[in-house]
Amino acid sequence: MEFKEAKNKFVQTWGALGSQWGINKTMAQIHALLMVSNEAVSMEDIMEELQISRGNASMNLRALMDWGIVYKEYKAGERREFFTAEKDLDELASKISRERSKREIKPALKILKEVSTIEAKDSAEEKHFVDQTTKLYDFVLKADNMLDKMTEFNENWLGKLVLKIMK
Amino acid sequence: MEFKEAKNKFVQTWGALGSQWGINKTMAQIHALLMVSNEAVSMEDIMEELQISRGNASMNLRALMDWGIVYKEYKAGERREFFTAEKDLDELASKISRERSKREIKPALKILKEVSTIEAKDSAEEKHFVDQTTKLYDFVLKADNMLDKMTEFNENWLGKLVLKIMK
DNA sequence: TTAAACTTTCAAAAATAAATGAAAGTTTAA
DNA sequence: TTAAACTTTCATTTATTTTTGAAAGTTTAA
Repeated sequence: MEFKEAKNKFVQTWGALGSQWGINKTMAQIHALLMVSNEAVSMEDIMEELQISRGNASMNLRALMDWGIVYKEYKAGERREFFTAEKDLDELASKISRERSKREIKPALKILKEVSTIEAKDSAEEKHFVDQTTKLYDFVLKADNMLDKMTEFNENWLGKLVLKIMK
Repeated sequence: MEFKEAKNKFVQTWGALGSQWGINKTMAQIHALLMVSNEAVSMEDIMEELQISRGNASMNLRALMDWGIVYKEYKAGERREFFTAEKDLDELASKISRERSKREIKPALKILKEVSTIEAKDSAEEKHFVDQTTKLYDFVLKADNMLDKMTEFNENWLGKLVLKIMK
């Protein structure tokens, strides 16, 4: 396999993976492209390489910057803007999980809290509902915390220990 | 908030959360409904409660069973089939992560392996590509293993210890 | 200033994903 | 058997999401 083919395959795969996880395909593809580029890329080049429109490129770059995983870069003497991706994978994972937590998990937890604290009269049905949603609240909270803290441990002794034992 | 309202809110929220994570809304809603039901539910009742068609109910129940998180149940003297959800949350998480790993992560890893092992000539560009995709491969592999092993630790001493320290 | 070079916005179009429902298939009781 | 009771399938329709592209907006060099 030659370089160009490999690069394309990577971008396509990353895009497909993204859309299976609720991230739009183009956004994931742009991110993939920037990840494997050794230097900042202009919007024009992104459009060209992914065969997408200006508007699409612009909106998804904006979204990636909102997620904090793509940065604008200015080159001396250049009018255009260039873009780079966060390339440190621990940092990337940390930012993604922080954003998803903020945007999706936290609001869901709020609702779970609400519905799990209704007054559960006496029917078995209602009791089960309260019981199950309470468990779910605790579980999601725990999972969210773990994800949140996970990256802090990535390169340190405890993380390594845990990984070792987990093997 | 009264029971019915709370139940509905829960089902809607779970559905929305699902679709943000690449699981179709109805599938997530059916799962939510079964999760908080203290007894097995017939297809008829699911259709009624979620206001969906027979075909939709059938296909999504099938998908949920393929994921191994919903079971068919037969009641003595009843012709119809009834459905229940996996209610043990650790088990649920374990099954979901196993399935996603099998369906999405593993194939992606295969591609990552492929593209990261091209011969990297001498250009900085190609070297960077190989370097970055190799790192990504290692990272995804590690993350996949962690998820895989995580649930094994959920209720045991080490898991608790790690969680405690993580706080 | 101003006009060229560039980016963003957003209504409309296109693409994709999900849902419907009727026909086909299956199971079971009689 | 067979017919009633139920489930599954899948071509078509509907809904949702994404993309386009032209107009509006912004920035900067002269």
